[in-house]
Amino acid sequence: MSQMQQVERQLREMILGLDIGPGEKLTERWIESRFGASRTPVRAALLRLETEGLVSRDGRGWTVSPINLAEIEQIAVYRQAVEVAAARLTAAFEDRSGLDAIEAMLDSCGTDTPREEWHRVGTDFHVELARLSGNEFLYRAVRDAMTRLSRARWLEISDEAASARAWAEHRIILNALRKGQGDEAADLLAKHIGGSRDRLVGSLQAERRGLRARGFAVIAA
Amino acid sequence: MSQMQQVERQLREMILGLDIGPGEKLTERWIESRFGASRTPVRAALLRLETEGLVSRDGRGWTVSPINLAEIEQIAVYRQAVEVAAARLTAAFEDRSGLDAIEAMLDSCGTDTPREEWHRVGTDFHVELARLSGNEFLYRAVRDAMTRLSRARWLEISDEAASARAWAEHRIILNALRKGQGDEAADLLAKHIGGSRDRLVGSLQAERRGLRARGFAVIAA
DNA sequence: TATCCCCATTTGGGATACCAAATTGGTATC
DNA sequence: GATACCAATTTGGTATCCCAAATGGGGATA
Repeated sequence: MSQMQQVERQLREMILGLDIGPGEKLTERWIESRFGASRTPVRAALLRLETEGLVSRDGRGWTVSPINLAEIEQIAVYRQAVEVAAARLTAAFEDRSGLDAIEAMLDSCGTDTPREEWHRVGTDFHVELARLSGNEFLYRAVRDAMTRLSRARWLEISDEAASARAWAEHRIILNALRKGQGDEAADLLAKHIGGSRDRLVGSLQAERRGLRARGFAVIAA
Repeated sequence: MSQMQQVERQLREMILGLDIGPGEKLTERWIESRFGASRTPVRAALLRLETEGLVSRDGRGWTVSPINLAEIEQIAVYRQAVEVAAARLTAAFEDRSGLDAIEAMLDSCGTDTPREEWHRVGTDFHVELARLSGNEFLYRAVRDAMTRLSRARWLEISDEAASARAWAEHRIILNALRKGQGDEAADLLAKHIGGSRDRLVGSLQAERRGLRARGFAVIAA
């Protein structure tokens, strides 16, 4: 694997894992020394991460993208459009056996599953559902949207009851898709995404002071 | 403006203007000498054009992305999802005066307007409509989709009657939006996009031999 | 003490040098 | 004439160097 891809992957992991806080300044030279690569692959990695929305230009320099509540709300609307479209496509297929793998993914999460795994599966549920549609653009749209939401979701205050309800919704959506009930699944999915957005934005607004104290830039909606 | 941006813009124009044919190989050194820049800005430009889907990696090298009929069909589905969502948002606004600028754009095209201008306005109608939604993600999705379709639309055999009908549809969609009839506009827009896709794919399939003879790579659906 | 100014340092943008891998073109062989 | 093989060239990947602009810190001044 080329160094550019290594730098890109490691830097993405550091950003998504909040090892580098939202809003922090980045210098090409720091990344260079941190990962032992020269500036050429570093710059390539930054350019690609910029298109993912994980880093942004700050005048002449680079910044880890702040968490932006207005952006989170816009992403929810975007997700409703693309995820619902993907679900309708999937529901209309004759062979919907691909849903089994997604159900199995949900099954793999138990009470002793680490939080990191729940986070991953909670993301992959939506991404894999979009992939099932067979439409590369809808799939990429959902994958990119979930990537952008990743850090915010990581910071969300866990509410056992709400999480359990959201998890149950995943099952219900899958069941509707299984039966080919596109309209029903679309409606459930849109509501599910809306609820997810409300909890996320609400949680971040409540934590905002604490997050800023930790050095995390959070832009109000 | 930085050289990287200049190279990116000029190269994009050459690709979109079919000065470099779909499927053609690109070498960093050729671009370097062609635009009088060094490899650093050239590589940056290629990385960004790759995320736009205009150039692709071909093993170790670079290729101007071929025209892909399957991709065009997938983009149409994607567009239906995001453009319809954007239109619904716009229709629900109290102040829909932004539609006037789009109507004016349509008005600016007359019988003596050059084809290039028709092409641009035909694209901007959809892009600006999405921008009116106020949702940055829907807007970018439509803009990127239209960029990817640009070359194919340029190669479409012009059918006066069909074009006139499509143009009339633009007006009808605007009128529905003006009246705040979201459902009506959504339905019209989805059909409009579908029709556009059918004419486009049909035209390219019919021309496929000729295009290949011109050195344009066209991948069948 | 607050403010302005100047210079040393740092930074990203660009140019160039070097390398390993891949491509290419020709040639010898069958 | 087809094919296998080898050397020369080309190519993308990387490292490094230079530069102008930006940054920032310290001292002079009011």
